[in-house]
Amino acid sequence: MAGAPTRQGGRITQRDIARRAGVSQTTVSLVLTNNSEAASRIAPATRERVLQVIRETGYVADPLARSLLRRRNQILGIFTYEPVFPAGSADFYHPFLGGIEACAETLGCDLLLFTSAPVTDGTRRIFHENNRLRLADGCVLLGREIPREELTRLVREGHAIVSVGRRDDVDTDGTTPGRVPFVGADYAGATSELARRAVALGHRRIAYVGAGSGVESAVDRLDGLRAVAPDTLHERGADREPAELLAALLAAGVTAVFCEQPAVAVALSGAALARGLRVPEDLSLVGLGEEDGPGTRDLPLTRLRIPRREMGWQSVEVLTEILHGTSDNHQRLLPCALVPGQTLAPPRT
Amino acid sequence: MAGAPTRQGGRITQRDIARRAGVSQTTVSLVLTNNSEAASRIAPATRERVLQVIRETGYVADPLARSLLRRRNQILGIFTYEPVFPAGSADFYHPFLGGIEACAETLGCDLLLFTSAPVTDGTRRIFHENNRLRLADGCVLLGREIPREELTRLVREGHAIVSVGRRDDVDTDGTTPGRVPFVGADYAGATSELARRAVALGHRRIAYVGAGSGVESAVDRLDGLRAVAPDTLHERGADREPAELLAALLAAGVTAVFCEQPAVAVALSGAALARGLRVPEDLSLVGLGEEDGPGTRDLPLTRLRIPRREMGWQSVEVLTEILHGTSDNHQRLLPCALVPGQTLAPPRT
DNA sequence: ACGTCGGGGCAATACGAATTAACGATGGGA
DNA sequence: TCCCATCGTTAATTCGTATTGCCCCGACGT
Repeated sequence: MAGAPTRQGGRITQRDIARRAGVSQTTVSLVLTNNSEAASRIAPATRERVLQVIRETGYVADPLARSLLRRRNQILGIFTYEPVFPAGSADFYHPFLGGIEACAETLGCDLLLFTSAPVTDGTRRIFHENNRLRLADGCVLLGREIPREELTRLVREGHAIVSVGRRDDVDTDGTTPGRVPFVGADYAGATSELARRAVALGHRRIAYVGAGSGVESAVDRLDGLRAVAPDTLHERGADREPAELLAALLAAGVTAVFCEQPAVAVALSGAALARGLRVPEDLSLVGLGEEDGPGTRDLPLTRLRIPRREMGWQSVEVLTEILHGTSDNHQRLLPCALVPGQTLAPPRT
Repeated sequence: MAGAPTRQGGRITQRDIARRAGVSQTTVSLVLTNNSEAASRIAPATRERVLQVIRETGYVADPLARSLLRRRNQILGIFTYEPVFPAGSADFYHPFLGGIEACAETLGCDLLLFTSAPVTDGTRRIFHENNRLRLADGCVLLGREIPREELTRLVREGHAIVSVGRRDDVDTDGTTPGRVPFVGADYAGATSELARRAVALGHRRIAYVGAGSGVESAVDRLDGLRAVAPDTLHERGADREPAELLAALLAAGVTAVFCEQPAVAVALSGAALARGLRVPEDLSLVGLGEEDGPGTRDLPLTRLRIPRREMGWQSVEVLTEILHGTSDNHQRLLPCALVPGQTLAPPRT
């Protein structure tokens, strides 16, 4: 009974160890925190006796009690405004998470997914009664769109956060702009580069299909395109019949279409084929995203590649910078790689 | 200054709220824990005053301190013996995680990924000094192979765990077998069913290619096949030249090959084609796994489908059963669906 | 007028580990 | 012999919240 290593109901504590070893709880704690100072103050015999009991019982310190005392929890939170692991095959988040995980591992941090956040009005919300944000030292925010008021509150209350994806400044106290820490993809730069190539190939009438507004990433793409081709035609793409959309584009004399979503490019490609047009001979298509949808694998789309894994990794880096107070610029924009593909070619003269 | 909602360095506590509202910390706590009993003890006016301060400051209770007092943390752990988010495109874990996440969400639990566990000798280990297992109420174990000694210790120490994938009993105290809670796929049953179909089609000489030993899932598959076709030929498949392996199989008169890994089936298919044989007319191929590799998407392989998402979901269910003490059978085996495919046909007569 | 009852609030304590201050015992030097 | 330093250990306190028990005060009954 005395040496039984099993523990039935109640968790085993340092007091239990102390009782068994015939010392005080403090001594047990001192043995565990193997400091050079503390270590010297414990007699080797006592130390060994305590360690023996610890080994027998398999005791490990309760991280909760420890965290309550220290400042840091060694936990990084991940908050997503959509399910982290979507049921659909198309998995956009995965590379981000892979990078986050890899970096967290080097730091010795655990990752906490805030799945407890309730869904209100269709989206998860961080702030609710008894939100568990404080379980983590800092938090990585993932999601195409982050509700403005949540982001504002996060920044204003001084939480250690970093957004994956660029975010506009938020309004905190009405005077100084609230800069949101982020690691984003340089959509604007990449889109500009693609536009320059299109122009170099001879395209004079370029269209942008997609929202082009609202979310920062959409705004950046359209801005990047317009910086090179100011007279870009802007068409919304969602919920439109591909054939009808294509007709509108052709009627406007468009020779190259920049699609916010690759899926739209695929749809346009299909519509073009149905109309007897060939891609890219008769129409060039460019994809400005990396979300895969049905058919995106079959079309060798000229597109940009988002450094998702790298973004995840660096977001954790920025988070640690914030936590440690090192550096003062918590905004990073990473370059996108360009996938040449085969859908961007000189226009038919 | 009095109503400033900002908090600079120190976290805001109930004592701060109490001070502002001119009440005691106890009162604040009572207001927050909105019990019918506690509520009656607070005058409506006081209650409203406290709530007002809470609203102004944006205070939320520290989940850590709360968890220290209560038994439950509302956190479920996920431990994987490989990276949770592998860099490769083939993502085997994803559906499991999706199921786990979905179920955890219904429970209002957060998910903790034990990325802090250090890698020793090539694999992560749960048990190390200052392991953080106790951060979670229970833990889901994910991974093809779980080190025997870790599993044994987990069961012996009575941790609330559940393995995704069937696990053999472990030896705890030498007398009663230590049953490992799990939610597994019924590899044996599914393989038997596939074998019955092969036999019904006329196959008399069937081969099993793969380890067939070691990991439970491999053992189960071979067992399932042998239950129907006792004289199954067993060949190891890893690290063998497909052409050489194929030759050995054909020399033995094999007409149907059950492959532990779909990738091996793809390789064999290629080797058969190179030899002028057709699949399935000259050789039937069956895949016994769902791991995708290069080429697996192109071959319409007859295979089994592992209910991964469902396994993830149910593993969390089992975990809650363990935590709440309901039910006494913590082992579930879920049926696998069969993907008909086009690589299993009657043998050439 | 005095005892009682109950509503309303607070002090005290616990949770588990870390840290500081302090205590007793021993030994050495003057 | 006395004092002080050193060593080994312990009591007390801290983190932030929840809970138990108790106290105070006003109202009511006799």
